[in-house]
Amino acid sequence: MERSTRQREAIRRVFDIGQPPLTAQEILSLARGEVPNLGIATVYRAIKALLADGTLVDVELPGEVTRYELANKEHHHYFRCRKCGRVYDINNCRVDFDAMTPHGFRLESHDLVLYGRCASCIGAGRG
Amino acid sequence: MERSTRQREAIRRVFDIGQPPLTAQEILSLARGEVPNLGIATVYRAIKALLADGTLVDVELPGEVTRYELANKEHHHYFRCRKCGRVYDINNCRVDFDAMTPHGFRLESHDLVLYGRCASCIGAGRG
DNA sequence: TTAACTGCAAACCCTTTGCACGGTG
DNA sequence: CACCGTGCAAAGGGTTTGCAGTTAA
Repeated sequence: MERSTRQREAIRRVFDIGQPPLTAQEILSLARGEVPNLGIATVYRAIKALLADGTLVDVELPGEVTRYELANKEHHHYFRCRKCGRVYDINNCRVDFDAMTPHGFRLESHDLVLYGRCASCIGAGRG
Repeated sequence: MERSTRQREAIRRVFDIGQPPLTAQEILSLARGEVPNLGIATVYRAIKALLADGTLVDVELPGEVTRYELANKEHHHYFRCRKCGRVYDINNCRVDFDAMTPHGFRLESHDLVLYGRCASCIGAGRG
């Protein structure tokens, strides 16, 4: 991120309003509010730069396209609603994953995704 | 899987020798031992059929292409070695994920991947 | 001014699909 | 001998890259 451009600032600002993890397409749609003819290639290039400088981290949910979120969050996991597809952050990770690690293996990190129905989809009625 | 063909049998047999989760390309390479000019499309079609009839399940590790393994295993998770890239099954899942689920949400399932170094990569020396 | 940035379009990788030929039951 | 299954190649979806025009510094 050397130069400051309208495009990059718009993309960066997308994350300033407490967004859940976003796909490149979602970032594009949101940033087009400020820069209407923004191109997807520019989004990907900006994402790459923001990943490299540590501003963003990628969120890879099994079987889905990569999402991105601000890196300055606590260690956390995700809950994906099977109905609406939204992804929520789960902040309490109080699990002893070391107990699951085979003897002789060294555990360094873990990824966890919970699946089910979110409160709004349950509240909205059957489904 | 209606008809039994050389291709389908070769693909099915790939999994009979205790394979770790395999990518479509790996399945192709292995099955070509029996059917040299096997096409990748046939592999994908066979995988789809084997997923549909419950023989295989897909294994989606964050940021990687889909892998496939036999479905007749217990509920389990994966340990991916950051050095050699191999994926191991983790069979003891005794975690109370419900405790991590937000109020009002309904937990249906979960995916867990542990990352680190496997025993052979630790034993092999520095790294 | 001028080198980095942008948007478009083409290229890529993985997966799926259309089609005519081949093989199973 | 009907069809399903196969291989090839083209099409799709997401991401990356080449290029000429644009713009920040």
